[in-house]
Amino acid sequence: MTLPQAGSEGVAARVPRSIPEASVARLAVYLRMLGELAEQGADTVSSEELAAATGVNSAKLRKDLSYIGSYGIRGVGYSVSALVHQLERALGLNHRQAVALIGVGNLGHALAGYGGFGGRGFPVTALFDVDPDLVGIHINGILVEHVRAIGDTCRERGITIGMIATPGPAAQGICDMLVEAGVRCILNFAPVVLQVPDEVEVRKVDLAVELQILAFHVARKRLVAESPETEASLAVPATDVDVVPPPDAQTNGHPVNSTLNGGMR
Amino acid sequence: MTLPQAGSEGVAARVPRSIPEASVARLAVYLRMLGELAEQGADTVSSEELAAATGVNSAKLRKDLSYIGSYGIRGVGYSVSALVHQLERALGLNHRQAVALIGVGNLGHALAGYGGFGGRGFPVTALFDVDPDLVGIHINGILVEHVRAIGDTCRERGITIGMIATPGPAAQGICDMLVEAGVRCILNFAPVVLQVPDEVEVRKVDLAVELQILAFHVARKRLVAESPETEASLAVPATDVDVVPPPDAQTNGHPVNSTLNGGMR
DNA sequence: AGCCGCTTGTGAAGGCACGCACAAAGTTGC
DNA sequence: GCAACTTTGTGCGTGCCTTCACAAGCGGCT
Ligand SMILES: NC(=O)c1ccc[n+]([C@@H]2O[C@H](COP(=O)([O-])OP(=O)(O)OC[C@H]3O[C@@H](n4cnc5c(N)ncnc54)[C@H](O)[C@@H]3O)[C@@H](O)[C@H]2O)c1
Ligand SMILES: NC(=O)c1ccc[n+]([C@@H]2O[C@H](COP(=O)([O-])OP(=O)(O)OC[C@H]3O[C@@H](n4cnc5c(N)ncnc54)[C@H](O)[C@@H]3O)[C@@H](O)[C@H]2O)c1
Repeated sequence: MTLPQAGSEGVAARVPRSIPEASVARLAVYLRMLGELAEQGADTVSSEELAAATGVNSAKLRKDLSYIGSYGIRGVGYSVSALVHQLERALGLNHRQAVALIGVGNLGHALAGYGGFGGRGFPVTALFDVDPDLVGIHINGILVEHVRAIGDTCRERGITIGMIATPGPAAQGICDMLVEAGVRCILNFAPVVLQVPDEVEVRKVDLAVELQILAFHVARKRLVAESPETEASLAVPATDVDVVPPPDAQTNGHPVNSTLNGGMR
Repeated sequence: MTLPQAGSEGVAARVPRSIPEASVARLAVYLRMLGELAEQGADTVSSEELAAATGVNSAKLRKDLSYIGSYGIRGVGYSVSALVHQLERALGLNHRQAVALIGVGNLGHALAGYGGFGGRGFPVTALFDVDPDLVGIHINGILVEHVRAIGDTCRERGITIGMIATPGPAAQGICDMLVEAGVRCILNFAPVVLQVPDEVEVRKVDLAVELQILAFHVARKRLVAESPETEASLAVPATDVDVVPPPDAQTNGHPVNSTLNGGMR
């Protein structure tokens, strides 16, 4: 719509065009499913089939795919192998992305030992920690180095992605070192909000937040289940400015134990 | 404005009113930050401060908070303790949510041993696996049971959330068992799309997808860096309706080797 | 007591994303 | 070679989310 921005033939035919972030995430899912289908010997898939397998609307899937070009065959579907190839190109998987992992504790060990990354084009090629017991050991054949080596090692090995699995308080410092070393993409597992320059992309994996979103749904389901009729009153806009009447909560001091888990860490 | 559309609008006094999902996720982040602020002895915060600390727009933050009620004081800000209390109420954290974890492998071990969940109101109270070497051991004081006990144990302990950390192929089966046992919220770490009834909420943590999104940005940055100006032309709606002219793509058969890493795991 | 400055809460507007529905384009069968 | 069928690619309406901008409300200062 807004910007068709004709595919400039001059520059390579790649034309990444701006793909909506939401679509990028789904494209990655399609790609994985296509890999499985290829293993099962599938030659072609229709948008309907692929959509069902990945749990999305088929129109949305087609629109997603349309962002990377027109590689389907009307009346038939998509060639699995061709689509895999195009998706890899569009997602930037034709260049290997070397990954560094900082913080080799409980979570870091699991991540370092996980074969699913390297197998998909994201080899973990550098490990860092500060614990003297960890520095020097090998995990999955990779040496754990001291964090002070981050700058040199990342530059040497052309690290493009950093994964931070240190305790929260250490994360910002590590982040700064990575940025300093030229790393422009960071995946953060620590429960803190990282401050970075504009050109650096940060994604956060926050499991506690995931659980809280689920908990919210549990609570909602419970309320809906308890109160028989929850509709109708919706249409009453005016009358009530009645704010929440919870008698207890008065502006500040609240009665019950303030720290249900208030000062958790 | 058009039609109310039976949106499940809350009513009860507690007024959970339907909070946008995106806001729920941020509310959880605000809550954590507020916990830290409380530790540091902060009494009140302004939306501007909290927004800066959590990396969001302050107007968005205020709107998010407005979904749970009006607990701010104009000219001053928000009482930290009161806001914490209200957020916990709104997010359903006044009820403890017992969590079950299925699959105690590399990742599962890290999750089971993580104190950050229990400390936030999500105690992991049940562990399951099929590996005979694991069934029977204790992790963090929790017994690992065989998956065949999922139904009984979940019902007994009032499990409301299930976390799946098994290999992909086993995930759907485990999911079915959880649903059967009455679990209505699932956090899935396996790289598969789970099929569940409508009333069950599934969230997926997919690290490979996270990396691919980052890789996409790496690729985009690279292209932008290489070609002098790829933006700007944005404002050229010019040749509107012209269909996509990607010259190369010939409708079907594509030349190159289809399987760059097509059949990866 | 009254004014002033600060901060909240929200109306309104813009943008993005979703999903329907359909024309275009290709295949298969006769 | 033509008709019927299948499936893609996308224009378009709808609703959600974000962001701006400002009136209203509150505390502090004089
Ligand atoms: N374990 C989980 O399941 C889990 C779940 C969600 C979030 N997290 C988060 O992931 C992070 C890591 O969790 P964990 O359970 O592995 O913790 P952990 O304590 O087991 O591991 C942390 C590791 O980081 C290292 N470290 C500490 N300071 C460092 C520094 N300045 N530079 C480099 N390394 C440093 C430590 O030596 C240790 O090896 C934490 O922020 C945690 O909140 C973990
Ligand atoms: N380790 C990581 O860092 C990581 C990262 C991203 C995704 N994942 C995904 O998380 C899942 C677990 O990864 P992992 O590295 O812990 O694997 P793992 O092989 O170390 O652990 C899997 C565990 O599940 C158990 N299991 C197997 N089948 C089971 C069944 N039917 N019921 C119950 N338990 C069963 C196994 O006994 C094992 O203990 C995988 O789906 C993996 O793709 C892991």
